[in-house]
Amino acid sequence: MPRVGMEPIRRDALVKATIAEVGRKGSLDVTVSRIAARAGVSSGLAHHYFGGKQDLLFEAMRHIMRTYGASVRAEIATAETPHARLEAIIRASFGPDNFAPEVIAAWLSFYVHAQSSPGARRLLAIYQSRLRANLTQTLRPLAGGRAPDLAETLAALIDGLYIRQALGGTPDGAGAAARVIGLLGSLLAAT
Amino acid sequence: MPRVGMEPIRRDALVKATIAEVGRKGSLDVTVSRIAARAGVSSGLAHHYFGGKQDLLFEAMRHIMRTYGASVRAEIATAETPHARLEAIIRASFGPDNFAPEVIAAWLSFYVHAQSSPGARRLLAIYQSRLRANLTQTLRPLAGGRAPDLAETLAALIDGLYIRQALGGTPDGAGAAARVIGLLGSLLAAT
Amino acid sequence: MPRVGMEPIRRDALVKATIAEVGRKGSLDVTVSRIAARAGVSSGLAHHYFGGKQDLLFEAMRHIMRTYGASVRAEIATAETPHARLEAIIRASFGPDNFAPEVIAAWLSFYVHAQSSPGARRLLAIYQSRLRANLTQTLRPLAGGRAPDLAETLAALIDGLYIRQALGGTPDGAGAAARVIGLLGSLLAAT
Amino acid sequence: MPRVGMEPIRRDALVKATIAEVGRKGSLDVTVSRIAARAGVSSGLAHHYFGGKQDLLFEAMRHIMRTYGASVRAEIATAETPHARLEAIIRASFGPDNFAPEVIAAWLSFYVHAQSSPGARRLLAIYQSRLRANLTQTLRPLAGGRAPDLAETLAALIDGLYIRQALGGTPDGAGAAARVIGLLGSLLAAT
DNA sequence: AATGAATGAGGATTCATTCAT
DNA sequence: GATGAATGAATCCTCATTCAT
Repeated sequence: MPRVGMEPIRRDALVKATIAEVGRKGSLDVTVSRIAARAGVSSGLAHHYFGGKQDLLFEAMRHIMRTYGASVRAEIATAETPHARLEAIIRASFGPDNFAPEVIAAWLSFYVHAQSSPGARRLLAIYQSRLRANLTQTLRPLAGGRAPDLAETLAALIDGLYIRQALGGTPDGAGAAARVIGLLGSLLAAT
Repeated sequence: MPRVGMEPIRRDALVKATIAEVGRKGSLDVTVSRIAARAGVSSGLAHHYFGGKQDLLFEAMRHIMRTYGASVRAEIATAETPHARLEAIIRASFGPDNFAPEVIAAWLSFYVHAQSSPGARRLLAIYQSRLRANLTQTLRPLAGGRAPDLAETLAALIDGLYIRQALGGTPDGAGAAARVIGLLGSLLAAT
Repeated sequence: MPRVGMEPIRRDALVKATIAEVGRKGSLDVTVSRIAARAGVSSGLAHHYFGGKQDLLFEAMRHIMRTYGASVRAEIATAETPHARLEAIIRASFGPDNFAPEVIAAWLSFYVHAQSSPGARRLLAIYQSRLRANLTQTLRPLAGGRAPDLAETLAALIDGLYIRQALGGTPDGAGAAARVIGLLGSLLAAT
Repeated sequence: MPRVGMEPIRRDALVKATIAEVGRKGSLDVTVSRIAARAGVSSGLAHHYFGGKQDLLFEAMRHIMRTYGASVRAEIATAETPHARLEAIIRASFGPDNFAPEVIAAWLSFYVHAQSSPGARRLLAIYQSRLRANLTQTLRPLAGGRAPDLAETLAALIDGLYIRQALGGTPDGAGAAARVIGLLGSLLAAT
């Protein structure tokens, strides 16, 4: 039943269906047909709008990262001190939008996929460097020259907690955030 | 030209070829034929010895973990104080056998695969709980009741550094180990 | 923006776009969408006007043959002797309208298509018998009973030159015409 | 039912099935499955041995041309005078192996395909230049400087008769050969 | 009149797996 | 023990065609 102006709606539905399907399966080994069915359209339409499976996966990955970026910006907006800003970034990383089981599973799948896909790798590199820059800049007033080093440690810990939650059943975002924030305290306390 | 007693040799060659191929591709999307070719045998033989692709992948994963376990035991053997034991575990995690690019890539691939394969998940769970127990036990004399918590943080950081190295080009095992050891110092210093 | 009386314009544009696209590709493996795009309309419209791809191809084939027929009639109109009429037919066959690379390629594609499409085959048969009748009738005063035979040879040579030009890069209509006219001379000279 | 040493048998069967199928359909629009079925194997095997549909088609084309070349050489072997050699070439062109309806239809399909496939075009160019060289060289003692020109005319007529037979129902090889030989006579007779 | 959204059938291709030798 | 011939299921992708607007 064709109606005009459906493109953005379909694209969005397909991207979300992709994340859901990849997240549920925990792997990129999902068929376009399945994704399309979940989005309520035919497989042909997915190709029509995205060109191919790779492009669809790529857009899904981008969507996850955009969502993450938006979460960070939203949390940061209300923070006034550097320390509050750091906590905001951390909390955003483990907030419900980003730390849902399906999203984590999809994120991890894309992460691995980046090993073999230059496009995905580039996308991931952008996200990583933004996060690092964000952390470093915010740490500067608190840690001076140690800022880059601490940022790297924090980023690695965040990634590590993600991956561990991916396998660990029900994710505990609050606990994970608390752990990173606790570590941050220890690191800043150490001269 | 079949010879007697070839089984263990073939199995070993196939497992190593699997790790190499998965590592090189950065994905489990490798064909049995390719693996077999790399091992210098026919694809039929791979099935003959392992039953199927899944089993071959499973054995490869197990091989990685066994190798890791052996590294830890070897490093620990020479350590005499708790602190030295901790450092030994950490150093083993980032030693050349385990922190080679191919091995990291394969490890990460299996890690994700565990999301969708119960068998792989079980295997990974065993390794994870052993590592955690190892760390906790060793931390106990140094950190008392905080030991389990610190162990979890260390384990997460180790995983995080692994995953980050998987995407980051040439891995720096010594640097990664130093970072974890540094963090350990900070954590123990903080009351 | 639909306007009245657009039908003949659209039809003509679509037929010409079909010839152009088929000629450019050198094959009937062209999509309706591409043809429609070249004609500046939607693919739906092509179906609206022609019913389907087959019909569109059929009309394009017919267009080529009509154009050829018109060229022959135009050239013949100015000829006064039988010999001049023969040369006119030949020259028309290799004139710029019919011997352009795109048209040759399209013509050849349709020629082959006639092997599997009864409709196209019928169309081609009509064109062939007309050409043969035309040649035979004109040859009669010059060659008497040998006329049908000579006509067949001339027709075959013309087709052969077409097919050879289809593969040979830049077509040389004048050269091809000269070759046929030369052959005609030799044939008429031989008792 | 796998047996060893089947490769050449399968390859040959597949190539012949391709020609038969393309010839029957009069178009390259044939499915690999159909070809494979006609050859008595699965579609997968066709890919296994040829890599893909294009390669299979290419080999079929090559087979037709090799067969043609062999026919020419066989006929020529028994000819002793230049004129006999020319007739041999012509007769070979319309002999039963090459002038069977299926083969003609396949040949024509490949001819058109060469318009869009560089590989096929190259193959065809080789065959064409060999034929031309063969004709020219043989014509030299009979026609001197006119040899290249006559060769081109003969080649074009041969191609033209092929294409006309492709559409004309039951092919008449003897008649076609007689026509070309007759033309040859007229051409040589004309000063 | 015209669009473009949407479908779904069809086909090439890949690859794990089986099995006769 | 070892091979590689052979299969067929699975999946991506294309595209003619339909239809609501």
